[in-house]
Amino acid sequence: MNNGSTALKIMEVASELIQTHGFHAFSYRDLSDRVGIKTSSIHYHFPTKLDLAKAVIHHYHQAFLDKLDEFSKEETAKKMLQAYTDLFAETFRQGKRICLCVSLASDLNGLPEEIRNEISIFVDAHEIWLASVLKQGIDEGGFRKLENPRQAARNIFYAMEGAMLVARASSVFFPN
Amino acid sequence: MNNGSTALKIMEVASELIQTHGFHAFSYRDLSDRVGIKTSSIHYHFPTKLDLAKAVIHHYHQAFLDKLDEFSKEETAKKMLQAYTDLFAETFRQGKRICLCVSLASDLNGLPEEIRNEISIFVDAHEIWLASVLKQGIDEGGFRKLENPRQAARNIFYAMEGAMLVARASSVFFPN
DNA sequence: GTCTATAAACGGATAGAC
DNA sequence: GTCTATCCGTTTATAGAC
Repeated sequence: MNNGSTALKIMEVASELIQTHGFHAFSYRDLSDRVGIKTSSIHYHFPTKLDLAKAVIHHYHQAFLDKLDEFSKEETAKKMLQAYTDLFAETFRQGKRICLCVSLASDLNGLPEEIRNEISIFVDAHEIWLASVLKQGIDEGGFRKLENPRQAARNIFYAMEGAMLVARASSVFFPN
Repeated sequence: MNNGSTALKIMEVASELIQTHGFHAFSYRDLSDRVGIKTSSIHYHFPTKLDLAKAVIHHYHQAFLDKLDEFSKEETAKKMLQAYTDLFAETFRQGKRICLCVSLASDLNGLPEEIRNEISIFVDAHEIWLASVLKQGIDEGGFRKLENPRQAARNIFYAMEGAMLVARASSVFFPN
């Protein structure tokens, strides 16, 4: 396992496949086809599928934190929230990709504790950031006062994640 | 494929496994272990895994509609909504089971069109029922007037589905 | 680092006896 | 309706040449 460009490409493709099909629904062969190297070469970079999963979670968790830092540079909490929701919308537009952590959450019961903990931290990071943005917005006066900003943050997060899954399935949004 | 009690037991176990682990994460062998008959006997009832999936969706879609009818007998819209959300909470308490249709929605891209349509109808049924309850609640005066009850119904549904997935992953709800 | 070749286990599925 | 036995493609993973 290393951080060279081949390893990076494998992680990118793996993330896409997890987000569109789920962890249990893609194989090293699928990766091989898309990355353009043999499955054995992928094993060189990521000995087991769980090693790959760990690397993907870690990499995209970091990238996500960087994005949140970027969003935090917006002038108002309202714009920060808009940037956050835009990210979800943009991601979903790419072949109905859902949030990596939620895709993994749906497969959580079949994953080892080690991975579960990483996903848990990833999920919590969303809520913590959202709660801080809500608090800032209330202070700024852009948002109305909330009894429980932390719970409101959770509700926004639930709705974002649920919306993507439902949008994928509902004929209302994607009629044939 | 028939509707005898063995077929029913297989469907129950299959539904549980789909809800807890996902469609791609369980095998006929898993069913065999839990139901107590050989995999070949399961194939007698459901020739292919997709036949099984179709039967499970159909069965639980019907059972769900029956539940909604039951909920609709409550005196007020508020109580109907409470009964609905209680059902989700109760389901989740059973080994972190999530809604069948959302579990399948997360695996949707790897399923054939035939199944996707069934899931889509299942998902839409939630929203339609919720919207009608909201409208009734507004008429009764129990709910405050909403600009767009249909959209509000969707938002409730998104939050319910998202909450279960997030709850499964978040350390806030299930600390180790 | 990537390849060929291959092992070993697992997956869905079928044939045929009882 | 259930069983044993088996087929065959796929999957994860390894050994060893280049």
